[in-house]
Amino acid sequence: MAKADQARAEVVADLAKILADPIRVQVLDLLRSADGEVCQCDLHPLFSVSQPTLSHHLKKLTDAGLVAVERRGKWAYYSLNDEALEALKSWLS
Amino acid sequence: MAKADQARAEVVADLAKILADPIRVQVLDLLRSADGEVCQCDLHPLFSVSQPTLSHHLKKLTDAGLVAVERRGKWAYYSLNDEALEALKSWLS
DNA sequence: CAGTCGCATCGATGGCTGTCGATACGAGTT
DNA sequence: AACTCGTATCGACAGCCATCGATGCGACTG
Repeated sequence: MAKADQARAEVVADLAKILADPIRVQVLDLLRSADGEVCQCDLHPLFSVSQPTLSHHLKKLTDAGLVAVERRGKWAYYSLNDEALEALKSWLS
Repeated sequence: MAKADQARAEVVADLAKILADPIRVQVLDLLRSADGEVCQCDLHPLFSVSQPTLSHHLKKLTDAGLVAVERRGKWAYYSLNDEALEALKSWLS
């Protein structure tokens, strides 16, 4: 097994780890259908978790580069970054 | 958010959970390139984990339906089941 | 039938992670 | 300046999970 394959497997596994929570998958779903920026305050009422928990998930998504965040005033607007999932997509093919 | 979307998100998350370990991803890689049955005894030397650990990962993969196992004599032969990843593939598109 | 080989299971353990309440922080508002 | 609002961070906790050595089990071998 080549080193490159191991490295690629780690990248795939790391991406999968981000998707390994239904809340994060649903957040991505919502951002995808919103097709633009969504405020965390709009996201929160859609889930039955506390605000810190949702914030925690959003941080994981942004740290992984799956979503981008822009803070304006008191609000934080999240948007999708499609490219970040390319490695997983190509591995699946 | 519709109930169906939540259910789909859970399915995607569960699949991602299986892929959230580099060893399991590499096993799938190997089975894919082998294009047929592979004995666990051939798999084991390729990884730097103990035999019980590899057995544990293979069980997870079979329980999730990603691979099939056929035991003949003392040996266990594993093969890929492509269809099992369809839900994840379609979600990514 | 005793021994060996491949694999599965068990019990234990350490680390990671999702969750929460409490709290801090920055930006508007009054 | 005091207050409110949206969000982030902290500390704690419980549950899950990857890992291991030891051991059990079934199938072949001598």
